[in-house]
Amino acid sequence: MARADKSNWSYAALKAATERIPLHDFAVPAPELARKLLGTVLFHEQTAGMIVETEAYLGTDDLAAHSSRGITERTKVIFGPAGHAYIYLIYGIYECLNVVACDEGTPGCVLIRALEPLGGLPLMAQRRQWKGPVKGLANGPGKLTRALGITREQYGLRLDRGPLTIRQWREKPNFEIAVTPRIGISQCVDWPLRFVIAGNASVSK
DNA sequence: CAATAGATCATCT
DNA sequence: GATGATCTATTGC
Repeated sequence: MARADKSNWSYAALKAATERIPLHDFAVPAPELARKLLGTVLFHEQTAGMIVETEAYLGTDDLAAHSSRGITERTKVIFGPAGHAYIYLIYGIYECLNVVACDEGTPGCVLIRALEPLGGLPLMAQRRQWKGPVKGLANGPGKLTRALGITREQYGLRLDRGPLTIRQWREKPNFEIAVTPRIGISQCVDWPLRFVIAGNASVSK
């Protein structure tokens, strides 16, 4: 992971070292997409970070998933085409970013839980009012959205291109994936649907 | 260190 | 009217 170890890239160099992910590649079951998104890079507003922690949320059987209650004004995007952004407000304070999985009509999404900051670190720190170590800049779902300036204004945006995008390295990094139960839920607590890059310092606590 | 309380509001019952 | 896919500050050992 020599490439990913280099932090504070210029935004342009990071764009050049990565390539677009076809929208079609997102249309897989949520657990599979959760694995695929590890090691990819999320870009927004002159800041970027590598995804190091994800959680899969399934369809109707997964009572921890917002989509298990059916289509509502908030959850409708989860039932739409894959590769789009599901963003919601949690605890009245923080925004959480999800990537829609599965084919259109089938619910499923992946919560982005942590990033390793790569580009635009000063701006990320400023948005977060953060003076601690870089690894604490975006090591949580509410922290990463704030660090990258992501809000519900980006709800429903496609992520293969445009202002909020996820790209993959042209040279794929090599890493081990660890699987654990999901965090912060009260239903389906034991399901092994949380995926992390083993040993990465920016994984949440 | 670990445990706990508080912030704060859109969504759903 | 209750709750929540969180985070920070504070208290107490």
